Amino acid sequence: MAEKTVQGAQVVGRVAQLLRIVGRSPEGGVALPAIVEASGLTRPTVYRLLNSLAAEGLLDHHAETGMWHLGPEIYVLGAVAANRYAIEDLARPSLQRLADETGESAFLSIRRGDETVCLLRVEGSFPVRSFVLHEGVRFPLGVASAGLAIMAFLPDAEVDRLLDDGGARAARFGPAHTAERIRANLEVTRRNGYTVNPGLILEGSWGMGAAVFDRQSNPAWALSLTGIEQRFRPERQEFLGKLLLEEAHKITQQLGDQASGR
Amino acid sequence: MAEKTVQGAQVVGRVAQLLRIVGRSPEGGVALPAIVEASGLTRPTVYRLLNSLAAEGLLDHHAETGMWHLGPEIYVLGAVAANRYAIEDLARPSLQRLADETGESAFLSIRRGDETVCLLRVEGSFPVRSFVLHEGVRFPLGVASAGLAIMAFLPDAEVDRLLDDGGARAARFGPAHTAERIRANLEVTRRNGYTVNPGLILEGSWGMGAAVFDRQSNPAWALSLTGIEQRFRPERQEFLGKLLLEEAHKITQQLGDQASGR
DNA sequence: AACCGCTTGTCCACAACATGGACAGCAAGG
DNA sequence: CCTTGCTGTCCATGTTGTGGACAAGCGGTT
Repeated sequence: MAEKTVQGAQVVGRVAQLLRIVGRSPEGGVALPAIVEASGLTRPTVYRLLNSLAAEGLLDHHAETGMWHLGPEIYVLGAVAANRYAIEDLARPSLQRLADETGESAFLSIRRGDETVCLLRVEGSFPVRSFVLHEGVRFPLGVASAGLAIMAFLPDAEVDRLLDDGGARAARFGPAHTAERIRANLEVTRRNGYTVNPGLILEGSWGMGAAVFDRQSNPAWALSLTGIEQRFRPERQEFLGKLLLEEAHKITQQLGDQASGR
Repeated sequence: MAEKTVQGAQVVGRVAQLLRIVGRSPEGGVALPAIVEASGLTRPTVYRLLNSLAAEGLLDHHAETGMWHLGPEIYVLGAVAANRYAIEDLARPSLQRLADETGESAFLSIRRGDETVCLLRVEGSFPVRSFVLHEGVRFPLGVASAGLAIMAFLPDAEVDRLLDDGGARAARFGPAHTAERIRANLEVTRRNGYTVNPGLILEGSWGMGAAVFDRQSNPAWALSLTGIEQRFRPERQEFLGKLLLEEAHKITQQLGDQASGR
């Protein structure tokens, strides 16, 4: 989080931070005070920056509700950038199949630095759903099934670096997120190929995930399923894990097949 | 271009400008000097800002070539924003049909302030192609068939405002872009429904376009076709125009059908 | 080799610019 | 009526961004 920003560019860091905060907010948008709180900046500063960003079209300010959203310019730039980073088209059919066959909600997350960001969601048919995860939500690697699935296939040195945060992660996401318990989970994940999150973030809200690998065989994305504990009993985990791995492999393969140009 | 930036936010404007410049560059990326030139800022400033943006993941700097690209963070944010602005999924099939049936290249552009931005491109089968237009390219409204098609269905006051510089903004893209000639084109466009750009930007490079309307009946997007003059003879224009209008109507309709929530 | 033109990367004195404390105005709730 | 929490704005302050200037690298031309 505390990047050593390039010298002479404080604002750029702040702007990026604000964009991320607004981006990870749920569909209804975020209000100013929440952004102030999340950013740790003073209110006038946030106010001014948000308005400038809105003037550039990077953010949108709903006049009635006062809520802030990502703006059209971000959408436009992102659409252009997507030509270089396209994976969603490949992943969406997999998510649909996962949701259809399991009844749970299925997600695609992408690794972004030391975090995962949820990109796509397909709701399952099962009537009880968790709303911990949705498009734009970020978790540090090691938290939530997507981040665990990815982390399990990172080099040891990387894992060590990520876990060595002096307990900040555990403090934010619950006492279950100690370095030791995460390591144990990664161990099991490496053996099975898929990971299980037994309600670590929110009690009763379970998840499973499997990593998708880029052309250099780095775990860059993850598929995951979420639902309530009762739907993730041990006897069903094997079935769900197999499905996740199948779909993850499919995507990994398709990514490899693509001509490496563009 | 010269927006009255919100007070106390010079950098935000600069940052947004840099993102746009990098975003509209072709696939190979842009080099620093070109960005300096395009932005009108001094080199150290651009250098510093670009590096900060890259540190935040908003830009990407290819180490070998030195080229700048839109970064993963933009992609991620854009993917999240796309939930609010989705049109590409609706438009892609139309573009495909247009390209298949005509052999020309088909494009989707979106209105963004006083410009259009090209979002999607589907190459046609015809072996001679123009590369004036590609994803990320921006033209002022009134230039290129997409911008003309959109402008033709804007309120008169809006049109006046856009042209009250005598077409100076448009004239950057060729001497044919005077206010009078643009008005004449808009006139014809309103009658036909579709617009024809008879090589105004680049001699011999023709285009045709039709507007797509949002739920408030504003022309917010445009479909367009481009190709060489010989493929846009009067007798073929009617055929191409009819196809464009059909597909544009299809998309407009689908947009209207969508539940207005999310 | 010496020179040129063009590039990237870095420094630092200067002052322009972003900053944030403070205040006004408004709406909702007790 | 007072309190709480919000949005929007001002402006003195000094932190922060700025850009002129210089160093160094690279490839081509004479």
